[in-house]
Amino acid sequence: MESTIKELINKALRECFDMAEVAFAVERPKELTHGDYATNVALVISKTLAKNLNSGTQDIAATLVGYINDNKPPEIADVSIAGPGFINFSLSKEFFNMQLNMMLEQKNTSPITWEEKRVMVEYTDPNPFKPFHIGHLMTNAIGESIARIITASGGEVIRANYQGDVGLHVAKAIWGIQQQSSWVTEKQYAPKSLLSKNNPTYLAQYIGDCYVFGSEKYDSDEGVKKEIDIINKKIYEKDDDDINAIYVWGREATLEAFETIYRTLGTTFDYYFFESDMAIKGRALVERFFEKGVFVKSDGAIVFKAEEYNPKLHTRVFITSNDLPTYETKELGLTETKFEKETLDQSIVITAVEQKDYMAVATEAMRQIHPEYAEKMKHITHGMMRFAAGKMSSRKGNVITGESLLNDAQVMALEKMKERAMDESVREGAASVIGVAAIKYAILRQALGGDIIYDPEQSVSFDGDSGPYLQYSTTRARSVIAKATELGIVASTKITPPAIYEIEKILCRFEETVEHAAKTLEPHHIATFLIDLASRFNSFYANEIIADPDDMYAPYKLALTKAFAQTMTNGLYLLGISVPEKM
RNA sequence: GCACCUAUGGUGAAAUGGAUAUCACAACGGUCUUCGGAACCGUCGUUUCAGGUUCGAGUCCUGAUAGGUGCACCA
Repeated sequence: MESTIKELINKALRECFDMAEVAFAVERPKELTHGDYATNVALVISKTLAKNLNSGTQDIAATLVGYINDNKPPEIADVSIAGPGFINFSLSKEFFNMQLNMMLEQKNTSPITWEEKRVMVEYTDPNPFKPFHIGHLMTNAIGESIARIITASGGEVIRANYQGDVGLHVAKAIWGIQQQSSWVTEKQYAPKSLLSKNNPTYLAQYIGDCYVFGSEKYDSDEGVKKEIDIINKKIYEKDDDDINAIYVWGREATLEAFETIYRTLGTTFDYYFFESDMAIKGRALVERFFEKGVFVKSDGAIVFKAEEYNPKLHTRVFITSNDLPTYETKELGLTETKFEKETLDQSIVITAVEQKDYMAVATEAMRQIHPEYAEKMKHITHGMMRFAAGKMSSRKGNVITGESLLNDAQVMALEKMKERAMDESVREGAASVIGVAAIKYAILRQALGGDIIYDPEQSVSFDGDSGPYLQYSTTRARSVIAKATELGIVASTKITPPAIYEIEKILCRFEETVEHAAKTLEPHHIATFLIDLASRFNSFYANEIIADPDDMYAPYKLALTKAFAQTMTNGLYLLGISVPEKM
């Protein structure tokens, strides 16, 4: 439709003013009262035309509107001038009727942004031996949504998860386990509620606490620091049986706990990459390109001087003076692995913003090694989840684990549903899905980049701008559909009410909202759209009786309700949120 | 110190350079309790400061102020 209008305006410009090749915009006005499309053509050309024609913006707009009115296609019902000279287009009832029919038949306009593109999306990236904290929850929610949006826009997505199974943090955890320290073993790991009764995260929590203990001692005790550094070296060398045994046991236990969380969150991965493998590959790359002069020795370490290629970057260590590969080196190995395993048009990595500079340096190093890969690397960063006081960190004690956050939200949902008559298993299933929605929506409703202030009160509150509000609106719509069907009403667009409802105008914008989100890789556009859509439906619902067999417009209203429920379900899916049958 | 990011009602957020800056929470007042009230309607109140570009700036540029992140052997 947008291109139709553009063509029409271009024709008008040629006919009325003998102009061609003018850059102007045809956009969706924010206010529905400003029509379905609007253009700033008159404002854009008035400066050059006004002198010659001795007329103002309003006159120019009037001339164009006159021409358009005489030549407009049937989809356009009305054209008018508004404000400082905008031309607003209102589409006809027939147009919306047709759109509604297409939605009911599930015919989507073809997505284009990622068509025929193969994209790997790496996200979540928790580390074995460390707690799965709410930062991982955040990365996961964003990554899953971006993956789904790219798929909806025609792309083929390969999901990857990169987990740090070697490194200093592992040494700290193993040292902590070796101590069997009383403060760790005496801690209670009893499940907090029924929801976590069969949750196998018990061991992971124990190991996480051992890690925190080891980490604190590492910073405060020189002797312990030395012991842990030795363990770190031994992990890479794999020649100490005791350490190997703890390592294998701890790695499996934490990975299994992560799988439990992934199931709750609705994520599956095609590839699991591990730092232990990437370290070997990365080291080989660094050594090869050390000989070519890309990497140099400095203070006993092997470094990459990124500032020589880009003044905004800085030097980073790739192989330590202890001869251990750093995260940077592993990143090189990881990137090469990704491109060797899959033919990719784009490789996207999602992490917290703290990794930004580090990733820029790693990418610059990659540009010297495989420039064709570096071209396709894209790093998307997000802000951090914060407490009211201070930053989330699993290195310190003040960590909120992903499990506990999910658990709190689910308990809250259960509490809200206790009045509803339904089976216990159904209730618990719904509570789980609602809790996930509360957290995911809190993360995805705002633009990436900014921090999210984690407020337990607000995050589990289900009022207004929240995931559960969206789910509730959808289940309520489904419930009316069931009621109407029971009454023998069949959805149809044959008999149309005299006015066009706002809800149908908004529904038509779903596809373009998805494309916008796909282009910018910003899920929050969809979240914003869904809130607007849901609140308009709730208005519609409050003002109109849908399931009324005596109402000649009931089939039309039912059709709208069906389209709404379908669109909400699709939109929520793109946010990684599913809708419970009942709630 | 250098680099990057951020600054929008009391609070949390939205807004491809467009029109009267949108939404939620909170507060206050109502609907109604008849298709599921986790609802609906109304009132209140906002672009950090100083310049600049533009027909038009929350958005772009310059400077200031405030906050955040990163800056070599952690990941």
